[in-house]
Amino acid sequence: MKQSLLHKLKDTLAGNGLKVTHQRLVIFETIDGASNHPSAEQIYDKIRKKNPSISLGTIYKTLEVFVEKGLINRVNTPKGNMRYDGIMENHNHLYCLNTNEILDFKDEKLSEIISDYLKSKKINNFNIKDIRLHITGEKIDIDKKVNFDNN
Amino acid sequence: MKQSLLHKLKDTLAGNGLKVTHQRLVIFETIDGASNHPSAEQIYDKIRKKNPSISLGTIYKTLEVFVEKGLINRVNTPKGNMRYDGIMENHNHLYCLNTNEILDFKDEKLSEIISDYLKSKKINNFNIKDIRLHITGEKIDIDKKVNFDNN
DNA sequence: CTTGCTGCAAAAGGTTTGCAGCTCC
DNA sequence: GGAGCTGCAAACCTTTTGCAGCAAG
Repeated sequence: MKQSLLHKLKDTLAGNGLKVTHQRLVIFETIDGASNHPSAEQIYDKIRKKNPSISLGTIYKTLEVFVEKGLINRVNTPKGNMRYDGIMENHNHLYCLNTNEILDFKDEKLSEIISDYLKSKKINNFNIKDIRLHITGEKIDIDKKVNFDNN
Repeated sequence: MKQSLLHKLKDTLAGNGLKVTHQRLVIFETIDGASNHPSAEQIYDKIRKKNPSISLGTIYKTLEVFVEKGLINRVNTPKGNMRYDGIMENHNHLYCLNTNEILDFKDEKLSEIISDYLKSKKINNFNIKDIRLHITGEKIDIDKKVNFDNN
């Protein structure tokens, strides 16, 4: 984990009267080091290997705190469960219906086009907090051609 | 319910070797007549008033069939639960974080801008099935000024 | 009549909650 | 030392599943 991020985490916690615990450090590290937008359970499984006594409840509570304080993002999926994303820069996601992977789709220009368009439209009676493009489909793996049951 | 929609429902069911049951008619009618993107539970509650013996399991199974056959859309929400939408034309949603309402945001031009942009970008290794803009925020009610606990 | 559907009830995920004991500051 | 956090287990909520009896074609 980059030193600057560690500082941000500690500062944010301290600034909110929250304690810097081992569990919080490890959970943050795990999300930051993951490129796969892990679920709470996946974070739990990964951490448990080195830290067998951590509990799933703590993972959930900690994720809640991190989301609330703007340290990570919660991502909802077509399957209905939640995933977590350490990248805070504005970006969108590709949802693979076959593998359940969430792939990052960073495109500042597109984000800008959409937000400019919405601004120009001046949606009445609605205070926009977040704009997110959900692109669902299927990842095409060039190397291995995979066959699925429902084809 | 419009006659054409009723026909579409019956034809789709019959065409797939599925039976046209009272429950299916009522569930379809309920979604079609709803402007609020109901959850399974909400559909259940509404139908139960006139149809006390219907079961929630049937609602879920029926919704699954309808979604599979392209008669309705399933919509996932920031809260994680699923909602159902009878409008099949391409459109986007505004998610109100205060009231949990889902408001329709129909804007063909925007949908076109986004899909054209993505086409021009030619995303490799991903076969796009659906593009959906999720706009989250807060509905502003002009008439009544509401105070929330967390202000 | 036969296949598929319904209602019921149980089970399965995923997430939240309550609380006693422990940790950080 | 005291507020806040953790681990545990139970509870919760939404959705799925299995099955015996029932209804549609």
